[in-house]
Amino acid sequence: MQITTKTGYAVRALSELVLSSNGKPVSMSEICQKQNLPIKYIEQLFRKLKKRGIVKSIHGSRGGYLLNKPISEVSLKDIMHALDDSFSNKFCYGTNAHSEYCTGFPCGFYELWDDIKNFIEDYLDTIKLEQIISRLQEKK
Amino acid sequence: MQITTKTGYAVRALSELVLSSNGKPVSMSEICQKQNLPIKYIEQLFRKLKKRGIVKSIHGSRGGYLLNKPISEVSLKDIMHALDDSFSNKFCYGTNAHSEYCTGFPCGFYELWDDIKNFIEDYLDTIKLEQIISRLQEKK
DNA sequence: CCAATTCATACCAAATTACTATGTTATCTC
DNA sequence: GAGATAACATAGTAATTTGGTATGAATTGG
Repeated sequence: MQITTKTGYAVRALSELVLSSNGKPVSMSEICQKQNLPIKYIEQLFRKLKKRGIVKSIHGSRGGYLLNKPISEVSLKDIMHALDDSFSNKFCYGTNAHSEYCTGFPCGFYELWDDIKNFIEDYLDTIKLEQIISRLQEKK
Repeated sequence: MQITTKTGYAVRALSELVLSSNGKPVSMSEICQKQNLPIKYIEQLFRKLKKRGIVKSIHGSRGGYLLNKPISEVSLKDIMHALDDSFSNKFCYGTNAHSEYCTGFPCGFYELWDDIKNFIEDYLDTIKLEQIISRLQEKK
């Protein structure tokens, strides 16, 4: 659930992709050069984004990446979830944590953490790539 | 910003403290025994909570800890902040991150991360120990 | 065929996390 | 005032995560 360097990198790279592409695929090297990002690392991230359908790719020379959805339909939650499979489960320390809470108290903690998780996830889902890019363009 | 085992431990220990205390100090060993928590670790956490004024302590025999504020005035944000000094700064990867965002784009990312951080922090600040304990008692 | 590009895997150093170990200091009780 | 009880302090440590790098294979356009 944390917003790490990884998330930041992905958002920057995706934004660059959107802004550099005119319907044509944009190569990793172009994205990473413009954004000064570690290419081999971003490649890994984009493979995950592809698996989740956020991005599609074209092989070979003149190939590269394309966004696979409208920018209004890609949220920060989508991106974070794509980058980290256990995104949701991980938020509140571990998957088998439920039983842990139940020592000493009647079990009320699990639901608390779950409510918090859901609240924050819902919020992150409202933040779309569209808005992120608008912000950047306002700055020009 | 992540809710880790550490946060969970602290919340459980604080809840136990509140419920076990009747104006009298509760010792670490009692708290940790009832909650099955690693005492030396929780001691460290409570020292931090004390520094932030969430808890106060009484030395010596018959000593222990007491909550230093009404349960309606201790929030999850307070606790997390006490446990981790760089709580806020850490949320969006690093303190000197600002300059990083500005390669390739006019700088719009910093404000985005900052808005998100503030939103989530404000939310965590609405969750008070009072509500957490009410939840537990409903479960009885 | 060749160059450009994505795809895949394995490794790695540094940081973080969740502890444990080993004490020291302060205070109450007797 | 001696001894027990508790908080306080610091250093070390194993496991995990993070943010990469290294190396190379697979795919496609010209």
